Amino acid sequence: MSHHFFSKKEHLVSLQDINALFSQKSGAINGYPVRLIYRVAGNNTLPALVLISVSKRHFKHAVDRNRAKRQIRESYRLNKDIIWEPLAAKKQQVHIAFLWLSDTPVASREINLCIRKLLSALTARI
RNA sequence: AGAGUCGUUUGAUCUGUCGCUUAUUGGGCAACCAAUAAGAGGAAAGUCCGGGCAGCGCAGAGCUAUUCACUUCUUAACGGGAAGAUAUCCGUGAGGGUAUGUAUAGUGUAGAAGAAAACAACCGCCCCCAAAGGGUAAGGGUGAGAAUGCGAGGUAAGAGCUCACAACGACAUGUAGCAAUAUAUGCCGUGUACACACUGAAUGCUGAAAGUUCAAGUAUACCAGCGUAUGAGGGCUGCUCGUCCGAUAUACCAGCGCUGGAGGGUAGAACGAUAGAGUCUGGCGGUGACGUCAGAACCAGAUAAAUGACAGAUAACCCAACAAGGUUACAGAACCCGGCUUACAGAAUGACUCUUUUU
RNA sequence: GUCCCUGUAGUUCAAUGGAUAGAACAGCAGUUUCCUAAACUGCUGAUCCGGGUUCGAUUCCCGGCGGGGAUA
Repeated sequence: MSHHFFSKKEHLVSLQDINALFSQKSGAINGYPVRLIYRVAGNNTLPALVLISVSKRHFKHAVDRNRAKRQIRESYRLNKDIIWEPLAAKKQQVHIAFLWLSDTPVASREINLCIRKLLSALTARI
């Protein structure tokens, strides 16, 4: 059975959780064009909650921001097995934020590589 | 054929793999799963106007303030739109831009220059023996603007002082037009700009983060007043009458109801929120904006925010041609409508204009 | 999303619709010094963009672009 879903339940929505994630205790892994911030949140059946952010500083137009968000979402969706299987084994939940860093549009292939690198680095740390 | 002007329409297509949101149906205690259907724009943008909708306020009348201002029409409404009027500027032209209420009244202001910016006299001219004083807007130079222009008469010199011909404006009458206005005649008048003034019309304030409901929560702490059916208070949006709603327990404890003051806590969910001044097709009326009648379909509804990602093929364009390669605009709903403004690769199409060539 | 404010030299600020847009610092040149600094003298340099009103616009009006703020 395929795990390549990314439904609304896996979105990080709660304001409290987001504030906690962006506090100083969270870990960060740098990459380009995307940066990853994570926090181990405790035991839960869902292995990960994800937030994607592309700020107005990098892209002025909403069209470009939407495209960047969609590219990140797709590559996470296709590569999330990297992180799900070890976490499901431990029964831990991780909160993740992807932050866009580039000022220019980037091809999906490069984003895919970057996300894969970030996720495997994250599994190594946990 | 080329170059343009004013409109109108459109805004690449197809296939595969993996997904997202909503609705319906089926299964499941539930989480969820499966199937089917639908899923960004002409500007969704800017937030510049106008409405719907919501809360609060509100008798009437008056005062003040703001906005608008040629005419007629259009509309739910508008500072928008349509068709016209006058003036002016740009363009060979088709056309395009801008302005416009009233008042010959009154008040105020107008740097520098200039004698003077409106109760005016510097030079000049004239009266005068001269001075003093007076008359004078023909001529000079300044300026955006200098007493409407020009000719004749007239005069000491001059002056609408008088007359003819013109320019502009107000009024009266006739004609055309719904009207702005045009035109003819008569009569009266004459510096420029802005502001105040006057007239007419419109306008309560705040915006969906409005507002309503529910859950959760140690606790609505504390203070004051009123009330518990002989009823505090509230609704029916001025008041009165009328009518409706309206409070637990009661031996004690305790979180009884309403009003005012003064605090505390939570950061959740649902409604609002998508059937509409709507869309499409056709007929009729109108120069047109638009109106009206008939028929058809239901056509995004998310919530840190879905409507996608990747691969391939086709089409159009660019590099003189083919191939390779590149490009395929502007741009992403957030309560909903009507406009305006701004951005926009290309394609189609209607009417018209100019230039050249041919017949 | 909604509602406000704002834009002047390289920088920080002035200027009631009126003559060549002013001041400080900065920059450049010169004087001074053996050289530098300081000081003195002179010069360069700007009204965000496009229209309109006006005789005349940094100022008033309209549209655009940019910057900042408030609101749970």
